[in-house]
Amino acid sequence: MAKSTIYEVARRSGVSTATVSRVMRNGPGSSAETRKRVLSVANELGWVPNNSARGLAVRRAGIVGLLFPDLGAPTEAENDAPLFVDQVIRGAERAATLAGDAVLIASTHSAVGRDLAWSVASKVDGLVILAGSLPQKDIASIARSVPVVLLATRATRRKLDSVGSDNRGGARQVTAHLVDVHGHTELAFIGGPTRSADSDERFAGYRLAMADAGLPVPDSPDARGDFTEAGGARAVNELLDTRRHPPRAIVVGNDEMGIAALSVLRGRRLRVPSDVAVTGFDDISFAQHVRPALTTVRQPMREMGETAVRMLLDRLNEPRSPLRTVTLATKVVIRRSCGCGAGQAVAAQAGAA
Amino acid sequence: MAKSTIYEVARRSGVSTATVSRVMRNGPGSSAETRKRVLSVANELGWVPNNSARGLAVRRAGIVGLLFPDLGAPTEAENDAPLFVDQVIRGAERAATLAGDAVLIASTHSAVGRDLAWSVASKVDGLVILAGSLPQKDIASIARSVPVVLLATRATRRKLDSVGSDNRGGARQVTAHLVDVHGHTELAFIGGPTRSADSDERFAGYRLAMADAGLPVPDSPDARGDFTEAGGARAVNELLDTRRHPPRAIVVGNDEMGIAALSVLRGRRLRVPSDVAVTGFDDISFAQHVRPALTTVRQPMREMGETAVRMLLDRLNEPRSPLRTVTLATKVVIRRSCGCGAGQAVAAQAGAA
DNA sequence: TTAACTAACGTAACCGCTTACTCAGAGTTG
DNA sequence: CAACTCTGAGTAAGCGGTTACGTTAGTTAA
Repeated sequence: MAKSTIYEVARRSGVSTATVSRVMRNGPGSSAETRKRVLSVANELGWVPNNSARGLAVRRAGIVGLLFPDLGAPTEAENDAPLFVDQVIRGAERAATLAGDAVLIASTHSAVGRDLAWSVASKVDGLVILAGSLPQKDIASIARSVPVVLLATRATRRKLDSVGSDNRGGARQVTAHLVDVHGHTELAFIGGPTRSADSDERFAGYRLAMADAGLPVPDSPDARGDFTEAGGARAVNELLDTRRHPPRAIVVGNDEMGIAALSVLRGRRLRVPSDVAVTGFDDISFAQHVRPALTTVRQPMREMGETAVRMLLDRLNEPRSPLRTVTLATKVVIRRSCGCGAGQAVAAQAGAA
Repeated sequence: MAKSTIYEVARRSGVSTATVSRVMRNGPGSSAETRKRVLSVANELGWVPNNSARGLAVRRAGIVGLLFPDLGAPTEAENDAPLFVDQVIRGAERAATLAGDAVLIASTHSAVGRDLAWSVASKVDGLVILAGSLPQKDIASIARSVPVVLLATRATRRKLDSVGSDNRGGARQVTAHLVDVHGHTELAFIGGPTRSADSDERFAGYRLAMADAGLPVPDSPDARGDFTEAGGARAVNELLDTRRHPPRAIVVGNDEMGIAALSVLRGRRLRVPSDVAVTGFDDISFAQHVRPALTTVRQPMREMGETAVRMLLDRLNEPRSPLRTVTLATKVVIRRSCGCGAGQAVAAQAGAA
């Protein structure tokens, strides 16, 4: 475990460090024989070139960072965290690995935010920042010292690259489905946190659909949760408690909360979908396993992560190319919770790049 | 975005680079006034010390790596990935961040394995390796050049630190529950991949419980899946197809497959738990939302991740301290799929450190 | 008053790689 | 055979921090 250096490898294989470096980088300018010798010495020594030294020399760490928000403290139900983030992480990891880079992740729990962000910024070549990780001004300040791409966040006056999905179109479509094919007129919308761009856009889609149908257009969500199951349950209860009659359909801001809604409704002896229809958003894998299976809007979470790091990598290679904002398509996936039967499954596409 | 260096900061604030360094590290030996001046210049310039340079100087990157397996290709149901890994990642991230380090993640998809591992090894101070990420010999060779702690893997002849959970005890307890309180005598076990240590241990626990009860002890699992929902569904179907009568209880190797079992059984018009009881393992968050709610064994996934990086950090600070193997306790959580009613919830503890 | 400290810096030698330049010798060419 | 062109290497100057040591001015003790 006594780390050896390139000097030792060079010495032992009777060449210069330059040659060792060339061999390791698979560069040209070394004979097959030399190459083999160096490789065998390196292997024998268990030598791995030091990335800090390399990074210093080439001015590139080969690491991209992913900043995501950590909602709440670790509770008893500590695995009650949004799967959305996990999928994004997976996608980011894949894209980075494919490009020969690595991804470093960091969640901005509580107050550590700012310092954490700087600590991460110093270790990476670029940063993708998920919605809700950092206040706008901190993002702006970080972006001054390292390339940033925003994920699921409204870009601040288009000063940064960003990727998102067609939240609005998706929400508009499920809502339209509820009123058009199931004839609902008494709907409710449960949103996410106040500062969530995703939530805002989905609500906007909901409003569009309501307007399209000539139904009353609300100014704000009927209740809000924090995108977790626990928060969703609270929101649904609140919604139900403050109304004389429950709505006939609830458009919920994401799947975790939608699934929580299913439980709450069952607890209140309300049948889904006959008494109340429910839809979610995201299409996490368990949406299809709850009963009734959850009708929802699929957003390509993993692909969003992939796209974000690809954009970041592009920007690293091409610092002054024009800013980009890509919006990935969403797709409503019909299951049972909206009232559809087994036979009448329908799928529609929304949005584009 | 034109990166500034410590030299520029030093020049602009009229001090030496040593002083700037001291200020940034919060070290002693600089007056409050100097400190303030340097800080303001740094801030104004948006300067972040380059971690590669720092890492080279202090011989420590401040980054730990986490290697995990990526099961299969991204399919249509691409979010069908084990949540276990996601929770471990979260835990690792938390522990690292708390210690001022960052965590770099990499999945060993397909053949890239070896190279990827080396590329990662060069970027981190140490590595946490999840079960199934790498063949034993590669682990051994990586471990020659960077500290490694194994997660959910049988340590190779105790040459490495490792952390796991009490799989055996947990499996033994759920199984015992099935036979003792529900009186089942015709059970079946669905395992994970052949090379999975977790699966082996859980099966061992199952066998112990069978032996305890004087029931026939099988030599191998009745079927195997790959820990995903799709794989679980296949395994359950296989199990059911090759038998005259379905077993009265199925002990499934993890929750994803257990949840799949629920779906498959429903599809075959078999009632859970009355016709067939089912139990899972892990206690992922959706286990409580499926119907019937899944009786399972909780293992502290997040804590496992945390513990692993803490052990790694400890080893980095204390390279020659004795090897450690910690086993975290598991806990059976009784819900409905085993046959228990609402009232008779019971919980038991298994294992210890 | 002066020797002994101490606080607050500055100097400059690394840390382990990469790479622009050089260079020697073998091959080509006219 | 002189003039060139390649090839396969070696030299050494960075890359941007850290830190052991040295220096200076101000304190404290005797």
